[in-house]
Amino acid sequence: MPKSNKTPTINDVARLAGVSKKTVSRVINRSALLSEDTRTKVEEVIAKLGYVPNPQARALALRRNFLLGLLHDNPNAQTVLKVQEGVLDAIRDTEFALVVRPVDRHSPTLLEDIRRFLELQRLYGVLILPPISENDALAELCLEMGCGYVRLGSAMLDDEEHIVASNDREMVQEAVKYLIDLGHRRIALIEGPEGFRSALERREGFLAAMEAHGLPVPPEARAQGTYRFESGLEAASRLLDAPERPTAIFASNDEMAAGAFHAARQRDLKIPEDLSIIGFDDSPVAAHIWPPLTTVGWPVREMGRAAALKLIAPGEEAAQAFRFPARLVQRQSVGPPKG
Amino acid sequence: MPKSNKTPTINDVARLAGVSKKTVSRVINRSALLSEDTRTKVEEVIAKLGYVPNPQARALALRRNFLLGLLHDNPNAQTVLKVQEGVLDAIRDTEFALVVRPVDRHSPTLLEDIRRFLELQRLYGVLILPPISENDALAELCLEMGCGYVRLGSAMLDDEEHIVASNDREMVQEAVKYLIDLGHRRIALIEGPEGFRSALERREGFLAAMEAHGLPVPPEARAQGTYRFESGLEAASRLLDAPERPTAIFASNDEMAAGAFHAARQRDLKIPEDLSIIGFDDSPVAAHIWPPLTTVGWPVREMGRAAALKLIAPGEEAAQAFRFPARLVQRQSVGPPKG
DNA sequence: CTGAAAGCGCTTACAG
DNA sequence: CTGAAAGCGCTTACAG
Repeated sequence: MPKSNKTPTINDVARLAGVSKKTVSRVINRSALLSEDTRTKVEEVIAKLGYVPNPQARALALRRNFLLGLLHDNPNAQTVLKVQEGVLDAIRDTEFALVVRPVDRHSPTLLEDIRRFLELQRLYGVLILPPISENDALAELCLEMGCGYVRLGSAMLDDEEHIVASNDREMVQEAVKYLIDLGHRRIALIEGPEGFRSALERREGFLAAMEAHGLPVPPEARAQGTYRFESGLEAASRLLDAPERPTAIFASNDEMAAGAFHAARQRDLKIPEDLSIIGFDDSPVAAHIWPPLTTVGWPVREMGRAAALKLIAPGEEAAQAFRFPARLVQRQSVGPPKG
Repeated sequence: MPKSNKTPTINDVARLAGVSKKTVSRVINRSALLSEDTRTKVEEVIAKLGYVPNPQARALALRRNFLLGLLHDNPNAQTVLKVQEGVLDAIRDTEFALVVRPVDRHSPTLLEDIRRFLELQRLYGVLILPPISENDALAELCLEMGCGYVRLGSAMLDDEEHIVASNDREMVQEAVKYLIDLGHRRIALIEGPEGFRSALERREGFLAAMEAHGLPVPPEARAQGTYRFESGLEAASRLLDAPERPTAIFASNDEMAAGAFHAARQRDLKIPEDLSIIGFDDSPVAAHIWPPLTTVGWPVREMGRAAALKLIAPGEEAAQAFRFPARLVQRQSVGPPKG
């Protein structure tokens, strides 16, 4: 009998099953070289005892922890949290746990810090959120450290096994086409910050739609923001004070769209009568501002789940997915132009 | 010489310092029984080698991991993320890492799930966010499992070493007094959901302020919500359609306040001219709706940091703090009543 | 297909 | 104040 007051160990299982520890270890690790009989026998004992391998011991022996890491530079609280939920969906009822690691992408010691972190924690793998997912040096660091990684991004930044991507460019193109189909001609763009791949993808989607319909995009119809609310307010202010006021604005994220709402309000412009606005992200603020914002939503939670599966169960079918289409969420901030 | 291509272990340190492993272990663990000479000598070797104790090995030997857990039932994405940042502030440059564990407080297997989680991961300690921080059975489970815990809450739910609390009741009382001082008399309350301690605290603060000024709170001046946006919209709709319309509303959180904004808008009520609104949380939506919402903000990040310190460095001064005052953030959703 | 021995890198009584 | 031995619960070559 195993000592009854303690959680059972591999030794208890081995003794009761009449095999060696090594054999038990083989069934835990699903080794192929095992007779069906032995496997069944051991599995029965495992079930009877309620044995669960100790992750700390495995970590020490394997020099690898059963921890998934989430590396991010807080693009947006809702996004980070939804990814966390997705990862949890994937690791539920496994021995894996999720470790979070916010970082500062402007820190000069970013890579060193992460290297130390990976070295110390010996993570099984990491998920990297945008915008730091666009940092190729970081991906290489993971490779070098023998740490699995999957990047979340707005485009195919890496091989299929290392990326889970939305189709920002395509969706923005579609969203802008929707405005054009409603009759809008003077459509302005609030871009995201330089150096963000998502900002580039969304801008290119915007420009492609305009070009496809032969619509000009003069410099005064473009303004750059930082993805923050205030920058959206400023950018929209400039756009709306131009001599030829746009009848619609595409803002590269919801926060900036919310800022654009304020700019419109300050000028007594009614949304959508005087000005249509489309955002991107489908964050909670989109539904909570007035009028509710039409926006592009991407399946953040599903992407988090798929990314985690790529790391822990690369064989499974769900882990093969790498493309996750966004979709247009129609609410009430868009209408046909006046007149 | 230690093998130069590997990270140094305790053996390398012991050999170079000319002491036993045990002695090195003593300086790592800051044992008191050590001669100054020995300690200095060992510390020098540690510094020279850049030695860092392997957390996996320590975890196995100590039967305790160097992981802090964050248990939450997503009260609000921003809050969860700010707490995470606070915890990171506390564990930066330590061997600790942060593991997150979203749970479903309505799950019938909640406690069992958490028990298995604690058993498996052998966490050093957990931080528990509201509302599940109000679950006494959960706190007891932690105690029983030998897992440290600290609760975040809106009131003193536990001993000083196990709680980090804001002063919701007091602050709401102050916020309502502010409305009264401006001349409001008919002030309505949108309560949070039953069973939430924060909802109770905020309600009591509201009622105390009204009572202190001899103002009645008829049933039609109170409505209950769920802390979600939609419930705020519904609750405010009822309040605003009452025969004696209130001139001000205190909503027990910002999301419901945002819902109240929509209700006002639907009735062509101008904020703050026709209706003043105060929320609670100072979440991002507060600054992004129009007009910007006056609200009560609490120091979430600081509380997260303090809670983590209580777990990992209970001796330190910063770890002694347990009361964290909220404050009124004045923006533009409040004004004197008309006429 | 299975096992005995050694090892992962620490800490814990127990001596002295 | 310091050390030798055993142990935490697994896995890894190496045999057979």
